[in-house]
Formats: sequence, structure tokens, C-alpha cells
Amino acid sequence: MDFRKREVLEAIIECYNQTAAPVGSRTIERRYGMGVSAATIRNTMADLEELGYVTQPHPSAGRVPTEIGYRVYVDSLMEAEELSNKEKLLIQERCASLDGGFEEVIEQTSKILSEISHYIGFVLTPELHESILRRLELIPIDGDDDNSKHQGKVLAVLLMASGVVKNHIVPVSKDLTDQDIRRISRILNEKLVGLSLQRIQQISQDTAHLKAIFDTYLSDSVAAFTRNTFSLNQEIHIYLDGASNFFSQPEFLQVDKIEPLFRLLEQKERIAGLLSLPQPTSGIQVVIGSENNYEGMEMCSVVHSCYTSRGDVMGTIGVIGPTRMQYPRIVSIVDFTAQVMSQVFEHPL
Amino acid sequence: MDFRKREVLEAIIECYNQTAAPVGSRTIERRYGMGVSAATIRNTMADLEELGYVTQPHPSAGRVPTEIGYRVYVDSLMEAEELSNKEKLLIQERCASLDGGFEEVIEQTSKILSEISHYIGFVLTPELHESILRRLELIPIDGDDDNSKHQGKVLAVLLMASGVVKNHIVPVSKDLTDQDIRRISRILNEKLVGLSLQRIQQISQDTAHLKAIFDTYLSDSVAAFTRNTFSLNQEIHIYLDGASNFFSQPEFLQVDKIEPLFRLLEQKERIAGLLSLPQPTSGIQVVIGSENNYEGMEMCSVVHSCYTSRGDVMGTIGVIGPTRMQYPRIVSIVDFTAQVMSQVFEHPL
DNA sequence: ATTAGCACTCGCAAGTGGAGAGTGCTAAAA
DNA sequence: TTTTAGCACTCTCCACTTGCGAGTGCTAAT
Repeated sequence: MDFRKREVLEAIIECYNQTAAPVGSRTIERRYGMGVSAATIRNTMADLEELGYVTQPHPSAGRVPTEIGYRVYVDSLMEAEELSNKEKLLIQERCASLDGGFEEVIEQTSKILSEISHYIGFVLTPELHESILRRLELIPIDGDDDNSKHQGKVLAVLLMASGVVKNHIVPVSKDLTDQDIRRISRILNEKLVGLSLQRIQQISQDTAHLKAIFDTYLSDSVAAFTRNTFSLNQEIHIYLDGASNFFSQPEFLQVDKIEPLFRLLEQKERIAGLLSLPQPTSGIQVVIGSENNYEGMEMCSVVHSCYTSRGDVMGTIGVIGPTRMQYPRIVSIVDFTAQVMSQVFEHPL
Repeated sequence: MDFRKREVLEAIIECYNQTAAPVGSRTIERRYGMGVSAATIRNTMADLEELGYVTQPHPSAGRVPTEIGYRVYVDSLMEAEELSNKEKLLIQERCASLDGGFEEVIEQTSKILSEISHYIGFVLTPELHESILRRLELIPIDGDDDNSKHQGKVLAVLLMASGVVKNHIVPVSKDLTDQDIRRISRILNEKLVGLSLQRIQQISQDTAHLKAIFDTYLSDSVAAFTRNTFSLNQEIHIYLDGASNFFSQPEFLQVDKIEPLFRLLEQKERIAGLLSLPQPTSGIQVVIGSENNYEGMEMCSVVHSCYTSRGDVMGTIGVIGPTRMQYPRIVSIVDFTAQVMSQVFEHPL
């Protein structure tokens, strides 16, 4: 890859990103005038094609970047675009509306991501079982019917270190009085605060362990109640915005192109699975085209990063766009937004 | 409208609903053989056209029902289709998963509505300010930093009569001790339980009223804290599923037809506004085509009803489909599902 | 009041042809 | 040896035409 090849590949990608049409040699000569004639560029393009970085949709058409071409571009050619102060400010303002609580921050973030990128913005909520318990509150609820006294219910409020609050209604057998509940609450708070939910779930499954915690106080009802209190379905939720931006993308103008994508997006659980898998290190990751092994994502790329709270990974944010994407810009947007979010969660409450 | 006209109109609508193509006189003669020839049907169709119930997309094409035609059909011609036991059971099972909490019921309901109707199912959450407060719990949260002592925070848990639980983090000035908070909690529970959130918000704005409640105890901090506790943004959320079912509808195969709809659906606040407005009485309502004054909904119809908890209206559920919709079936589905949901919320917790 | 027959209209799909864009190749120039 | 100009070739895209089929409205007969 000599200098000219790199330059031509970059020109093809940038031009193709604007027009979504195959790029010809003359176009490059005129638009990026690099001191050589179209014929020379043609030769270079033939070389690039042999390397697998570009291809022609049909003989005697211009060149289109391949996924390999994009990979090279993202990994070594492009340089991240600096965001304008206006955009930075916009992101900061929108994400910083913490008053509305955790959900609202996440909701706003996915919205701002989609608005500023003009693609799809998404935010994955933290995995609960990695969160640290900060406080547990048990609120007995009086039965509302006269005949419901045979079994009460307790509203468990789990406050996590990250600031996430989770409610959970737990059935409780009648032989536990309100006073018992208070006692259980005190003991659980004493022993379990500071542990991850995953660890707590392990403990509450383990009768020996429970016995150690509750000492003589452990009855079957108490054990069952404790288990139920922490048996949350720890599903990850995904907030996703801007899907209709894809209607403006020329390559998705045909229904058969856009339909599989929308069908996939509607199965939010699957998306969550797709996007939460690769979470090895921090830092931006770019997944290009069919590197996403999901039907409907062949023509899309994902740029994602994770947000943290005091260094602990909480969840993932990112942008889904067409493979023909303004990578330098999107990478900067996702990176900056992840930083802002992490900053917001630095002081959780 | 004599008998034959009604019969022909019904035939046109049913046939059009299946094929999405203009219906000709011969088709009706063959498919619905009503003892008269095509020529006679042609005359009847001309009459129906004069009445405004059908129209032809271009001269010498078959007939297509107009919105007025659908209106007549829905209001006086069609009869609701009885659901199969299998379908009824399916709905009941899916909606009855109350264990997962309020949100999960709603989520499941919108999913099952879309699956069984093959259109879009939606559920609007209750308006909070109409809900009755059942219990308020205030949980002081220790500042996590040493320097955060200048202002504490309190997690307010509002438990509504309908079973909805709402969390809310409230800032609290440093001159209120934990003991003060407990006292406030006791007083508020004593005085405000059983009132609607709307009423409570009125009261907490009204200093005189607050003074009466708190007696001598009311300081500025207490008043401010009380106001903040109940200053929830009472936004209605909408759960919506099955949008991609519209890709299977022939009249939405062109991108320019489906785009405005999806753009509208993404602005969930607007949808909520659209759908929560007409809530006069209980019972099924059908809004046809451009009766929805929203861009993107011209080609859609909405069938909706409301679900209740002990007779009190909580929210709305319904189906959004193309104007060319299987009304008898959808009406039955929505009606039955609304009943099942109301039943589920009969015993809220 | 209903029916058969017929001329007419229109949309749709397939086929045609020219314009435009872009390539690869070759031979000449630097 | 590298670069350039020129030329023939290929392919898409668009506008245009044409034929077919479906369906109507009208009229005259039943």
C-alpha cells in the first residue's frame, strides 16, 4: 500500500459516503485533484481491486469500497473528526438531566445520539447482576381485600451503587409479621450491602450460607422470602432511537432492504444479545457490515463503546448506521458521549 | 340502502381486505354469487359510488371502499367475529403474568396484541395524576462522598392503588434530619393516602393547605421537600409492538408510504397524545383513516378500548392497522384483551 | 328490473433505443 | 519505467412504445 493507493482508497470511500454511488476515476481526478490524470487513477483502482479493497457492482461501473476496504480505512487511514463545541455542549446538556432519574438519562442519551449522528442511537442498560447493592428497603403492603390476609406482599426496593433503583413485589407467607420483615431487612442490609447482585443470588440459594447470616433466625419462610427478594430477571433493556433515519439512506430505499433491519430491531432482546457480547476492553469498537452475524445487519455498521461508573463498566452505548457511514464523525460522537455519560454516573445519586 | 346495496358493499370490503386490489363486478358475481349477474352488480356499484361509499382509483378500474364506506361497514354492517378458544386462552395466559410486575403485563399485552392481530399492538400506561396514592415511603440516602453532606437525597417510593410503583429521587436540604424525614413520611401518609396524585399536587402547591396538614411543623425546607416529592412528570408511556408487520401490507410496500408512519411511531409522545385524547366512555372505538388527524396515519385505522381497575379507567389498549383492516376480527381481539386486562388489575397487588 | 353484448379506457409489463458514465487497453510521451 | 491521451466497449438508466387484460358504461333485448 503506497501513498497513492491510500489516497485513492480514502477518496473513494469519502466520495462514496456522500453519494452512495460508484465512484469513477474522473470524479476523483476532479474532486481530489491529486496531480495525476484519470488514467493513472484507473490503474491504481485496478490495484486496489486486486487487493480486495474495492469492487465494481458491474463491469464498467465505478468502484465501491468493500468491507475489507472499510476495515483498512477505519483501522489505519481515517482520523477522528473533532466535534464542534456546539455539538459537545448539546450532548453534555442533554445527558446531564440526571434529575429525572436513571431511565431518563439513558433515554435522552439514545435520543441525542440518533439526532446528532442522523443514524440509530442506542443505549444498553447495565446488567443488574454485576451491580453492587447499596441499600435494600422492604415495605410491607397491607392486603387490600379482607380475604387476602392469608398471604401478604412486600415491596422490595433495591438501591444499587450505580444509582439504579429496582422495584420488586415479593410474596410473603403469613407467618412473617411486619416486625419479622423489618428484622430481615436489617440483617440483609447489614450482611449484603456492598456485594454484587450475582454474589447475593448465589448466597441466597445456599442454605448453609443463609444460616450463617441469619443465625438461629432462619426459618423456611425467611429463606424462601430472601430468595424471592433477589430473584430478579436481570434482563438488559435497550433504548433505541432514530430507526426512521434509515429511510433517508439511498441504499435502504427499497422495502426488501429495510424490512429485515426493522424486523431485527423490533426484537429488542436479540439486539441486546448482539450488542452486549463483545465487551472486552473499554474504548471504541467498530463492527462493519457482515461482521455482525445477524440477518438484517449485513448492510449496517455498529460503532459502540461502554460507559462506566467509577471505572466499573455499566453498559454499552453506540450508533448503528449503514456500512457507508461517516466513520470519523460517528466514532468521535460515540466516544465523547460515552465519556459524558461516565462522567454523569461518577456521582451516582 | 336496500338489501342488495348492503350486500354488495360488504362483498367489496371483504374482497378488498383480502387482495388490496380494486374489486370488479365479475369477481363479486363469482365469489359471492348472489343470484344476479355482473351487470346488475355494476349498476348497484354505480349507486354505491354516488353515495360515496366506494370509488374507483381510475376510470374503468374496479371499486375500492372509501372511508365513509368503511364507517358504514363498521357501524352497521359487520358483526364481530367470535375468537377461537385457543386464541382466548393465549391472550389470557400471556396477560396474566402479573408476577413480573406492572410493566411486564403491559409489555406482554402489546406484544400479544400485535402477534394475534398481525398489525401494531399498543398499550398506554395509566396517567399518574389520576391514580390514587396508597402508600408513600421515604428512604434517606447517605451521601456517598464526604463532601456531599451539604445536601442529602431521599428516594421517594410512591405506591399507587392500581399497583403501579413509582420511584423518585428527591433532593433534601441539610437541615432536615433522618428523623424529620420519618416524621414527614408519617404525616404525609396519614393525610394524603387515598387522594389522587393530581389532588396531592394541588395541595402541595398550596402553602395554606400544607400548613394545615403539618401544623406548626411546616418550615420552608419541609414545604419545598413535599413539593419536590410529588413533582413527577406524569408522562404517559406507550408500549408498541409489531410495526414491522406493516411491511407485509401491499399498500405500504413503497417506502414513501411507510416512512411517514414509522417517523410518527418513533415520536412516542405524539402517539400518546393522539391515542389518549378520545377517552369518553368505555367500549370499543374505531378511528378510520384520516379521522386520525396525524400525518402518517392517513392510511391507518385505530381500534382501541380502555382497561380499568375496579371500574376506574387506567389506560388505553388497541391495534393500529391499515385502513383495509379485518375489522370484525380486530374489534373482537381488542375488546377481549381489554376485558382480560381489566380482570388482571381487579386485584392489583 | 335484469341481462347480454360491445366499444372504450386505463394500468401494467415487456420490449426498444439512445444518452451518459466509466472502464480497459494500447500506443505515445515524459 | 511511469504517466498520459485516445478509443472502443460495456453497462445502467430513462423515456417511449406497444400489446394485453381487466373492468367499466351504455344500449338494446329479455
